[in-house]
Amino acid sequence: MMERRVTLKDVARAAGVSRATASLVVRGSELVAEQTRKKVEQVIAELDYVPHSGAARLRGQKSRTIGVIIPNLVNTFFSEFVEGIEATLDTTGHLVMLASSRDDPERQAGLIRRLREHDAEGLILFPADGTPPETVLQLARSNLPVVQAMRHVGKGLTDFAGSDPVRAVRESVRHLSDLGHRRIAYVSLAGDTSTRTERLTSFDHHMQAMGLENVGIVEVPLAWDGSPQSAGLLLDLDPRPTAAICFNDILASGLLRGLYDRGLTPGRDLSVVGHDNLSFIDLGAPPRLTTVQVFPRQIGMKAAELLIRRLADPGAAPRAEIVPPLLRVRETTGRCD
Amino acid sequence: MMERRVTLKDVARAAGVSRATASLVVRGSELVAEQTRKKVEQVIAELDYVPHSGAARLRGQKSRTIGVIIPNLVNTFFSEFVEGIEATLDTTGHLVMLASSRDDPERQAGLIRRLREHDAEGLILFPADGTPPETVLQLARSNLPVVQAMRHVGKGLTDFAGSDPVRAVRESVRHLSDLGHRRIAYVSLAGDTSTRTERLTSFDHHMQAMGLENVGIVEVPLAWDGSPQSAGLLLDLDPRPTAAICFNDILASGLLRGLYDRGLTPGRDLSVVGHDNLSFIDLGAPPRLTTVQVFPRQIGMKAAELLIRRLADPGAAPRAEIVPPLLRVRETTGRCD
DNA sequence: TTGCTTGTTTAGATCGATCTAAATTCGCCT
DNA sequence: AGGCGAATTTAGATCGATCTAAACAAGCAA
Repeated sequence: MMERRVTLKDVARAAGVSRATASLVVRGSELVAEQTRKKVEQVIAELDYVPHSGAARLRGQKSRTIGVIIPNLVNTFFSEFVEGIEATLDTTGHLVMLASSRDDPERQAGLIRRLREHDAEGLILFPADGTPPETVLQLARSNLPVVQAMRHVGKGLTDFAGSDPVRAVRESVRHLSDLGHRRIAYVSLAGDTSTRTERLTSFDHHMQAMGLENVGIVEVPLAWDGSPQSAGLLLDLDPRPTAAICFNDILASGLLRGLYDRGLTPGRDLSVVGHDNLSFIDLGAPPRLTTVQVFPRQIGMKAAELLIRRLADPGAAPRAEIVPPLLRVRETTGRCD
Repeated sequence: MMERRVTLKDVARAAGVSRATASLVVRGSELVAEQTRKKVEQVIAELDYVPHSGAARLRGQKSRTIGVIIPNLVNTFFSEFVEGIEATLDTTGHLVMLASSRDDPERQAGLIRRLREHDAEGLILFPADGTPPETVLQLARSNLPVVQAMRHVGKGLTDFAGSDPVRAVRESVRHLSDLGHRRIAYVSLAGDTSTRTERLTSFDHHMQAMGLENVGIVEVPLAWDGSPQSAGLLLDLDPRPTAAICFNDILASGLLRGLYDRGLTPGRDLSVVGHDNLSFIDLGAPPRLTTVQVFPRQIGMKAAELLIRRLADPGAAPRAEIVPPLLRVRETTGRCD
């Protein structure tokens, strides 16, 4: 029934050489004679031999595998990030083990454990909402090379690749200020992440610095269909904002939808700024969303590069790579009179 | 420098028991006395012992790992699909190794090999554009449980989970026909996939069956920014179509954009039907896209279920699970007079 | 006491590939 | 022929966890 796995011994026997020689051929060593190599390679193909990586690892071989943990995959922001990682790690022959923490720190801890069991050489961690510092501390102690991305816990403990939330918010606020807006609200996700904290703090800070009025934070759940409700919440604020900055493009698009449902026009009745510059906002019906581009793919690549660097030099001091965000002014923001 | 890995032997020594007993504790066996278990578990926590899955696999243990290969991650269609897989496999404690073939069959072959080395218990394959039948034949021979999803190569050779392209096209055509459209074009992606072939064949078939005029196939590359050009191509067709069915929502949204850029209105000047029902089309400015919902998440779950079933019963006859697509009539299709 | 459960623990072999150190073959020179 | 170095090949130990079969301990009945 369940036929036995083809092992190196089988290959060796069939090719009339020793296991050691067969092993050398598999690993492409120079030491073996051309003729022998040919013979062995032929047998490998015939028997459909597949090396047992577990056995190899037992002798100290690398697993050529990197763990990647992300909170979820709901929008292309995450998938572009993962794509960037995958593309870069591919150049060094690493395979990605992708797992989703669903923004649950406990689940995340379990995933980390399993990735370690599978001998992942390193980990790229997009920390779950509410990740406790201990998780990162323990990782730092465990000798497993770790790069945090996008969000961070325990700043400076590990390498980090991300965007610049302060700058993103500053540019958004300044843009609205330049257009004459004075009362601005922020539409955020609920949760406890460094990104959220930094952006809200930064929002408040820049609003004050520019002498504008922060008329409130509106919170909505991260779900494609829940975001239009933000329109109602914003319009109920007192004083009523003339512009809103959104945590991401999904929330912003939802807000646009909510405005249209109420017969209002974005950019005229309420200016809207998004965040992320997801690909889809360039398509469909106008108006195009004014938003902050954050280059998740590049950040993924940076994260992978940091990890590769760290694998080569585990002792190096933690480094942070920031990909500066870029405001893309389009059609959902307009003058306020 | 590079301190040695903590092994079961270390745990055993520190806890004053044998390796065998320690192993039993790790695996949660009933055989060990409460007191001993406590002691060992404590030591495990203290030493931060992480089992070496490679060594375990050597003794015939399962890897609790499933390989998933997809063509890319460009849109949420793929990520929702992966999410469905991940959520279902999570219930059986399986970890996903995700790799992107980038629609390159050779790269895909390499990925399959690597997943086999890592002892993946099974594979969910969303075959790359142009995957040769040999790839699937070899997989079928190799004893590795495989489920193909969305697209398929070598029909009936493996389990399959997907949508129903014929039905999707039929409903789209019928809907347009009901609205009085007679000249319809199809906007497709270039490439060589079962999905594409089935949809184009089906389009032609149903157009004839309903006595309508297939005015042509327009092809565009799969890229977020390339799709608006389809508008120009469609308007140049002779005779000029009054409606277009698109391969997916990205192409459809691009087409909408192209129409607006030319001052035309979807649903009036040209009716547009999409495919996939990506989440974002419910957001942003109206009109909402009329499209065919295909439930990638459910398909992912079905695929994972098929795989789980096959792991339990490797000898079972290949099965196909079809999640019926659903036409969502919204605002980009209108009467034709 | 001895014998027999039942419950708990363990020594030792084993999985498949790799590595070291040593053996073997080959070509070529004296 | 014999000897030498280079090129190839190989026997055997080894990695860490698991499994088998057997040992051991404690409790109880006869």
